[in-house]
Amino acid sequence: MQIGDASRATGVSAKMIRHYESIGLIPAADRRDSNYRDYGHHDLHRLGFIRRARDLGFSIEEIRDLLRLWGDTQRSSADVKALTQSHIAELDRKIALLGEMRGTLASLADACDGDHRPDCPIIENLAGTHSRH
Amino acid sequence: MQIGDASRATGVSAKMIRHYESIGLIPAADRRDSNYRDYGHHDLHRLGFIRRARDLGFSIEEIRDLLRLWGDTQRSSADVKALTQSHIAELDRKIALLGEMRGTLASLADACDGDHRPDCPIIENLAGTHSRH
DNA sequence: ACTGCACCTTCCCATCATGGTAAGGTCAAG
DNA sequence: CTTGACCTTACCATGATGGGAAGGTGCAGT
Repeated sequence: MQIGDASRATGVSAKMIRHYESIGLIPAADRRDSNYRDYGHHDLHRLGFIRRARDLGFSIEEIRDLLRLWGDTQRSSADVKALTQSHIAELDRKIALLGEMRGTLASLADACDGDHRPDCPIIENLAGTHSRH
Repeated sequence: MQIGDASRATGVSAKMIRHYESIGLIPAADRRDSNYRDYGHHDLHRLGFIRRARDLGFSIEEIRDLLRLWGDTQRSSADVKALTQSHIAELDRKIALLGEMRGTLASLADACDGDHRPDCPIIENLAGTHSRH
């Protein structure tokens, strides 16, 4: 199975598959006589794991840890859970930050008439010239 | 006023001030005989505007538009409001995406015992080996 | 056999916003 | 007249991804 097929089968672009190999996230693929990379089920399974982890927002380095835990039959589920919870906390921080921005913008937009006149609390806020009323 | 002072006064790093100049977000600063950049209050005002816009999550290109609108006395508040609302919508998309990840991870983490045993629904989900039950 | 096309290879560059570092110039205070 | 804090430019790095060039491979149709 060549790289394009592996890409279609897993939803990971060929570009990224080569990249993951180059950073050691997946082992160097077998090569055919043509020098084309050759993939089997085991590789697809690993790539699928990576894609699902990416979809859940894990970083490459977190995925490196998850892959290590996946392959470690001795590991406790507590290890996986801890990594996951730290990632959840990271998502919560990002969500809170974006939510704060969103709230500020929404109230500014709400106070803005949005008509043909130039007066605009949004611009005034950014300019730092708004009164604190 | 040299760049370090402008940086401390506005909360924009000297590095970024030079960068903003290089991409044309702010005009090329005046230079002293020493070739040091020299800033006045007009510059500080503009940098403050940029920093506040960045804090609200606007991209550099959005800020470029906002600055143009700021300087345009003819513009209607509707133009500013439209740009802001499109940014709010972008934030909403990001928040929704992160929230979805968060939800999935939370339910997986919830189903994971987190004890010394290796069985772990989180890893099983990533591996694609979990039953759909 | 030849042609065309779809695929593969490596290598370099771009994104976005930001920071680091190196090598060197400027300036004020001690 | 040195020391230290500041400035200058130039280059490289991040994280995850895509784009493109230049060239090799493989298969199907004529």
